Amino acid sequence: MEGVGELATKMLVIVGPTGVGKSALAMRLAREFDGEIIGADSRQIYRLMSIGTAKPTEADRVAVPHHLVDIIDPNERYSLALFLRDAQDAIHNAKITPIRLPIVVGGTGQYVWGLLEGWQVSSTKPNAKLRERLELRAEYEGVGALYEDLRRLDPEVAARVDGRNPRRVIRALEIFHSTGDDARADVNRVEERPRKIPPDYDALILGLTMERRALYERIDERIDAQIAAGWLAEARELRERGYGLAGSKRGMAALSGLGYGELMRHLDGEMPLTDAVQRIKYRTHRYARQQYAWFRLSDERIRWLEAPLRDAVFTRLIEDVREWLRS
RNA sequence: GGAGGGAUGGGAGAGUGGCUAAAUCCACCAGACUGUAAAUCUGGCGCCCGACGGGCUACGCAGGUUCGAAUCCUGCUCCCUCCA
Repeated sequence: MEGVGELATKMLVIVGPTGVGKSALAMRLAREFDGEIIGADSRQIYRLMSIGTAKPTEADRVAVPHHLVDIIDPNERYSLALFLRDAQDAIHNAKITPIRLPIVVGGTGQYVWGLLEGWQVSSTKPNAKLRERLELRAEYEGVGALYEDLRRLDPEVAARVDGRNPRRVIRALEIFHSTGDDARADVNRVEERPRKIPPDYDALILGLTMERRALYERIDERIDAQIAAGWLAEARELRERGYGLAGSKRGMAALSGLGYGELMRHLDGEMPLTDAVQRIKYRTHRYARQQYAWFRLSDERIRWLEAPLRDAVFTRLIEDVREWLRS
C-alpha cells in the first residue's frame, strides 16, 4: 500500500456549485503550492465566451498556468472523451520538467468523476449527420419510435438506456450503427468494456459549499455583475462573428450554455433584458442544484468546506495540504 | 356618476355544475447521467394519516340554489377598461 502511494500522481481537485468561489480558491492554492490549474468546465473551453462563463482573469492566467480554457471556437464540438484525453495530458505534463501540482477545478461533474474514476468511454465518435437525422425523427415520431428501433436492434443495450431521453437513445443508436449490423462483435458496446479503470491518481478533493439561499443570492449578484461587465456586448460580438442562434433551432453546443441564448434572444427583440436576466438567474439556480447531484455533501471522498472561506480555515487547509503532499 | 371586465394554488395562467387538490408553464425540492453534460431526461410539489387507500381544508368575502359549485344566483370588498 505504501508503494502505490509513492507512485500515484498527487493532485488537488476543487469541486462545488457554480459561483461558490472555486476559481479563487484554486488561485490561492496554486500560488501556495506552485500549481497549475486544469479546468474541468465544459463552457470555459470556448474562446470569445469569457464574461458569461466567468473565466479566470487575464491576470490570473498570467500568474498561474491554466489548461483547458479557451481551447476551441464556439462552433466546434467537445465532449467527455476529449476532456479525458486533454486533462490526462495536462496532468501528465504538469509532472514533468518544472514539476507542478495539478489542480483540477471545475463544476462539470461528469468531467470530474470521469477523470478521477477513470471512466472508459466508447470510442465511437459523434456522428453529426446521424444525430441530426435521428433528432428530427424523434421530433416527428417521438422518442418512442427511436427506442423501438433500438430495442429491435440491440435489446441488451436498450434495456439499460433511458428510453425517454432522446439524447441517450440516439447515442446508443449511433454506437450501434457505427459498427454495422453485427453488434455482437462491437467492442464499443457499452457493456462489453470495463466501465471504469481507476487511474493512478492520489487526489485530494476539496468541495466548496454554501447554504442554498445564500448561494442563490450570490449567483444573482454575480450575474448582475457579469451584465454590468459587458456580457451583453460579448453576446452581440459573438453573434456578429457568426456564432449566433440562426439556423438550427437550438444552435451550436456553445450557445446551449447559460445566458448567451437568452441574451441573443433579447438582442433579437424577443424579450426585455430584465426578463432575459431573470431567466438566466433561474436557470443558474437549477444548474447549481444539478451540480449537487454530482457533488454530494454526503460523498466521503470530498472534503467539504463552508464557502466564504474563513482565514483560519484556509490556514488550516494549507497546513493539511502541505502534510498530505509530504505523505 | 354611468357601462363593462376581472378576482383561481409561491408567481403567470387554464378551467365555467360532478371525470378537479384543480391543465400548462415558471419557481422550488429530489433523482438519473460513460464522446452534445451550463446539455438531456425523470419524479415530487395544500395539510394530515400505518400513506398503491383514506381524512381535512381549498379557487376574494358572506350567504343562497342544487343530490353535488372554482363553475349558477344575491350582497359585499378590491382591481382594471371605457363613457361622464
